[in-house]
Amino acid sequence: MDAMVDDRFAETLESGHRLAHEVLRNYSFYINSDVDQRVELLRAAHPLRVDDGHLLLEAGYACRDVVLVGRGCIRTYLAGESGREVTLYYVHAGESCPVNLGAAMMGIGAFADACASGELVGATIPALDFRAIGRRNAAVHEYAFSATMLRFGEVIDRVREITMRRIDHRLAEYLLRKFEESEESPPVAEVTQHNIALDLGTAREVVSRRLQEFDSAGAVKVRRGKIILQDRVALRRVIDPKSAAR
Amino acid sequence: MDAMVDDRFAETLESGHRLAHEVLRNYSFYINSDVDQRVELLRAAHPLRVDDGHLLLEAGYACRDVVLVGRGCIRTYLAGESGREVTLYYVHAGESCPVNLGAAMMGIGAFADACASGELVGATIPALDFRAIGRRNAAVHEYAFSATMLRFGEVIDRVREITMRRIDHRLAEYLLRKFEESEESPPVAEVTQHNIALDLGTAREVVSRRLQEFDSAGAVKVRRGKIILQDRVALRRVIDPKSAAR
DNA sequence: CCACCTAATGTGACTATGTCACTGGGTTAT
DNA sequence: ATAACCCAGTGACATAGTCACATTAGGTGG
Repeated sequence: MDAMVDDRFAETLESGHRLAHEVLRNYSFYINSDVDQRVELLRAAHPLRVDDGHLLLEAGYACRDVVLVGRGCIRTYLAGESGREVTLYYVHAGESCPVNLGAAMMGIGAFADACASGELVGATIPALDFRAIGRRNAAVHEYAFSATMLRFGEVIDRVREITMRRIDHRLAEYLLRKFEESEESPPVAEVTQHNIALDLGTAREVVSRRLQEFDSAGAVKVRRGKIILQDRVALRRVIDPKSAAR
Repeated sequence: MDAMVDDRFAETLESGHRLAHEVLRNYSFYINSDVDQRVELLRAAHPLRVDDGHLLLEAGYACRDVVLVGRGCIRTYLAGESGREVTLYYVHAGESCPVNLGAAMMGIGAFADACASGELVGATIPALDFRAIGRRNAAVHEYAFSATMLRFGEVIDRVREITMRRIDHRLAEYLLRKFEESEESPPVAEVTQHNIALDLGTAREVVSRRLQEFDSAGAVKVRRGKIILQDRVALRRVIDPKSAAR
């Protein structure tokens, strides 16, 4: 279904379904479905809008809906009783969270926690409906499988980082990625040290100390709630002392 | 297909296929397939027999076959350049390794390494054949999805252990599990400290020191290549100082 | 049976990371 | 303004991983 046909399709929808359409159009299985299958998905979907931090999954607890993301993102993480956390991955528009899929579709407890990271707009589809649809729609289970597999790879990469790499390397890489997303110049990463620690699975104090090193090396400036890039090459040098150029 | 019919089915097979049948009968998707689908699977299967330590998957490299386990097991792990390793999971008869499935079916590089742990007898099915079969056989892709999802949960549990739990707790738990498998009395875990370290993702020296603690606490006796259980309750107390009983 | 070899284990010193308790500066709500 | 919080910095300590060796238990060939 090409873009023009897609637009005409959208015009035929009543307002409730149009909202769901806006979310679902981010998903390949929806784009690759024919009109009947789309309508089936739209009918099953319920709008979702929650605030930052809203808990969507809790480790060990079942979950009756599949969540689809339209705007904002979901953070899936492990939480220890001490308050420490490790982020497993972020789920953006058009992506899905296998912990959610697994809990919903297999009726088992979630493997991890998940919450909205920022305001989240999306849709939910009751697990039973999603399963039923998936049985008839190859695009849906193809999607579920490959999405799960790709996240699997992401999580394994996370294990590799946690067990094999030094915290300063991981922090430098984390910052470089944040700076890429920044539109300012010099680039700014607007994130608290506490949140960095949660993402990396370390302690805030550790982040504080490593950042100070980076600061005194002239790589960044550390400010309240943000880090400002000063010298990208110096930061790269943390990760790889030799070929820091690019 | 019940057991008697199953036996009659096996008798109809030529010897090459009978070997594959012995392996495949461990798998639910095979058991749940009809005769035509079974024959299709058998025809695609090639016998596999490799020695302990044989490398089956290498991180980053593609892989053209799906491996099925009949006897022995596969260890999937991450390897660092320093020689340190972390075991992600073991794959036993009737199970499968999503890292293998993913690499084979999605044509991407493997996320991790995998090797035979002990002598391995099984079968391989070329990825292309497996995919083609899966498209027509619901039991196959159902299996691939749920197997992947369950391992996903296992790997996430591994992340939780690595990041949230003390090494002595993890070691005690590891030993208790090994002792469960032992048939001797007192139970004996026949494993080197080096291999324990690879499984837990720590250093051999750390294992050595923690074991000495357990030994002087009277929980176990440490011997060359094996650990002998002395006091199960004492070992449980390492994990949970209070309710060590059961 | 003994000499020798090797894998397995033990050890000390050191580095890296995580924990705990507390300080102090800034922000925000009342 | 002031209390209550959030954010960051700090020292002391605990835990875990690294490195370089020493020691020892078993196996093997003579």
